[in-house]
Amino acid sequence: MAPGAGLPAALARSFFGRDPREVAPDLLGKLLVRSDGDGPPRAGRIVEVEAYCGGADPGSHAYRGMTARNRTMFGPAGGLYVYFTYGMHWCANVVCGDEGEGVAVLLRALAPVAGVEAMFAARPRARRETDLCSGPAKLCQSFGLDGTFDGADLVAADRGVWVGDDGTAPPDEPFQTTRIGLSAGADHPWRWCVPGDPHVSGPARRRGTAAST
DNA sequence: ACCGGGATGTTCT
DNA sequence: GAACATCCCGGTG
Repeated sequence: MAPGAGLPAALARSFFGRDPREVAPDLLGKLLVRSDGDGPPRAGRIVEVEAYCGGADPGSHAYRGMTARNRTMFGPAGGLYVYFTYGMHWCANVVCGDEGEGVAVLLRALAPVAGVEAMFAARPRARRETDLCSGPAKLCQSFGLDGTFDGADLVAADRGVWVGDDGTAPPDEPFQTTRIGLSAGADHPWRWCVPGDPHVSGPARRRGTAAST
């Protein structure tokens, strides 16, 4: 991993004022990085994302307006919105758009790139590398992301977390489907994957591999 | 490989 | 009291 890395300025700008449906596919191929100064940094390449479109999107936490839980979504772009769900799991989003809009991109799956040992240590149940970050709650567990990271600033990397760019371009033709696990707003095709990547979360991977092989 | 159900507790109605 | 942007395990084919 590049020493002294932080969120590249151009990448940071790409979050501000921009629709999550544009930001989401552009995030494919970028790196999520966490450096806690206490061991080797962890990094993973983003291979699956979903866009959540604020007050106009019944599938979004922001649909019914701001609450104590989702206030980070309504903050400035470049924030990390981390929420708790199903009594057990954390999920992480990159806030984009304009302040007050409540739009964000959910990180659903990563291909581990660095710090794999730390990820296995954080997920004792994982047997294979594809078990580490193939789901929104799995990747948070592998990276040690929980509620203390909600509201972290990805631009300043104030909590040691940022999004990096190593020059890998997003796929020319990302695999696009409807979002997973929703009861409302499930009809919108606002989920994007790297076609055929084995780290994409379960049901999606099946469709992805079928389409690419 | 695929499917079904239980875990677990915060958040919002 | 119901829903929940999920995951894991044990069943069956």
